[in-house]
This record gives sequence, C-alpha cells and structure tokens, in this order.
Amino acid sequence: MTDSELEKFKKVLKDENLKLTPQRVEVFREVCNSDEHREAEEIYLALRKRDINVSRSTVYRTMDILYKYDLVQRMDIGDGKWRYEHWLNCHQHDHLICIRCGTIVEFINTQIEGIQKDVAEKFNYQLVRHVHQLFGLCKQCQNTPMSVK
Amino acid sequence: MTDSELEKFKKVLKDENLKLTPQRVEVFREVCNSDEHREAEEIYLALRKRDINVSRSTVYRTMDILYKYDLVQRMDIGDGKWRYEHWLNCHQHDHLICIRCGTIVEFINTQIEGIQKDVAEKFNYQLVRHVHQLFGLCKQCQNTPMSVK
DNA sequence: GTTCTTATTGAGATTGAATCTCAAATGAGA
DNA sequence: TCTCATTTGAGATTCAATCTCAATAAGAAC
Repeated sequence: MTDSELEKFKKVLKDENLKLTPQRVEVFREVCNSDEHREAEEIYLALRKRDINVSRSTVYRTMDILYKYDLVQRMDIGDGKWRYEHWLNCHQHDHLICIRCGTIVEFINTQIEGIQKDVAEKFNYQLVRHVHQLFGLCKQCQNTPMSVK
Repeated sequence: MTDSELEKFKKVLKDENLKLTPQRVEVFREVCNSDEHREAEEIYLALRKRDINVSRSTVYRTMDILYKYDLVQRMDIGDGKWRYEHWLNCHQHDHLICIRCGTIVEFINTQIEGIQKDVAEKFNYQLVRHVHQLFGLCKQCQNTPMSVK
C-alpha cells in the first residue's frame, strides 16, 4: 500500500463521512498488497495469519465500502463467492479462468470494448459495466485427462 | 415443447439410465414453453400455478440434469441465483441486462468469438466456455434519474 | 485533554439459494 | 406381477453474506 493509495482511501472516507478506523486501514492494506483475486474469507484469514484481528463482519463491510467507492474491483465466477482485487492505477481488464486449478489471468483487449459499445447502441442500452470471462484449461491442466464442465 | 424436444429428453434419460418420471417431463415442458430467463424458484412457482405438483427439490434436481446434458443453458448475473433458458435449436448467444428493470436481451456477435479464441490461444488456455454480459440501462429505464451501480 | 455524539466493531443470529438426507413411492426390466 | 434400484418430497443442512445490538471508539466541539 503506497502513501497515495492510503490518501485516496482517507479522502473517500472523509468525503463520505465514514470514520478512519485501524480495522478499515488494515483491510485496505491487505487488499492493496496482493495481486490475487481473493474472497472475503481469504482476506480475513490472511489478516489473522498476520495476527491482525479484524472480525469477519468488518472485513465484509469494508469490502462493500471499497467496492462501492471503486477502490477495489470484484468478480463473480459463478461459485457464489465474490473475489476481490485491488483497483488502483488499474486499467479495465477481463479474465481467463482455469476450470481445473482456478488460476485467474487478466487480459486486455480494446477491440472487444468497441464491439460492446456497438452492441449496446444497437439495442438502445446505455452501457454501464460488463462481465467477460473466458473459462478453460490452463497449459498445465491440459495434460490431466478428466471430464470437464 | 415439441415432440422432437421430448424425444431428445427421453433419449438423454435412457442413455444415462435415468427414469422418465412425470415430474421430470413437467419441469422440462415448463422450461421449453417459455423464452424467459428464469430462476428455479420461478419455474417451481409457474408449475404450481398450473396446479402441477412437483417439489422444489425435484425442480432443482431436474434443472441440474437438464443443464448437465445441454438441454438448458444457465447464467449467473451476479445475484447468487441461476437463471435458466431452454437451449434446443439455439445458437450461442450472450446477454444484455438492464440493471434497473432486469430485462434480459440476447445478442449474437461472431466477431467476439474469434477474438476470444485468439486471447485464449495467446495465454495457452484451451477455451471451454465463456460468460459475456453487458449491463446497462434499457431505453425505458434511461429516463428515470437514479444512482446506478 | 475532556466531553459528547454518533458511527463502528464484534459475536452471534439470520437469510436465502442450493444441496443433502432418508423414508416412502414408483419406474421399468424380468 | 414381482422385484429392486431410482426417484420423490419434506424438512434439515450448508455456506456466503447480511443483519442485530450491546459495547467500543472516532473525531468534532470546547
């Protein structure tokens, strides 16, 4: 977590009349210092492992705030759990997900963005956001023969 | 539900050593006879409304079978509920979803499919399936001023 | 620094979609 | 018709996420 990231978080809290608590800062720090796509529970456990005591409730609540004010991005890969990633100095990107080992890779394709705009326009939708996920087998997992879906 | 749809369902059940029960047929019929994108609960309620008694459990279990054997398609728009649509004589398509009224529109864009293949290849992923959803405001909802996310 | 008000925290209860359990019912092959 | 494995239904269970509420703490005012 850089100083400018912390400052941005502080600004959001101030602007929204939310208090700067040590718990909130620790959750934000934990999210900033990882490039993984983690569930709230994983973030909670990572904090505990570092002997930082923040309750599950507070982790969930803080993630809600971070998401609401665009300090993190979140994604749903269809298993009923939100996965969070930090979202500072980030470009819009989409994800490739291995259906066997769960590895998540980010990709950027500006061509698709243009097509999405065209599609939305054609149907008279005002585009707000999108979800674009490619599911498949990563290189390593392609060698394990197993049924897939 | 056409005869050929029913025959296809019967064939799947036979091939998989599953029994042809009136409950399963009724669930399949209910799904075939609608172009909506419905949750299991909605399908369950639609059946009850027609005085067809199939338990919730059986609806859930039958939807699992239909999905597993490609007789229905299902999608997750991030609210924790699967939405099902019939999937006979259908082409691959993606969805535009209104974030206010929930209207779901289907679109086909073959250009994107090609790009998806390229992306997967570039990252050495063997593509299995994808999720591509555009969220926005449909024409009607664009005139209601409200906050959005 | 002290006081005061209000937001926040933590622990456990609750929610809701989906899944599981198990006794009773039923397909379907012999 | 008989038999037996499968299926059904009702309720219990699971699990991520949300809610509740008493205790705590941030931070503004002085």
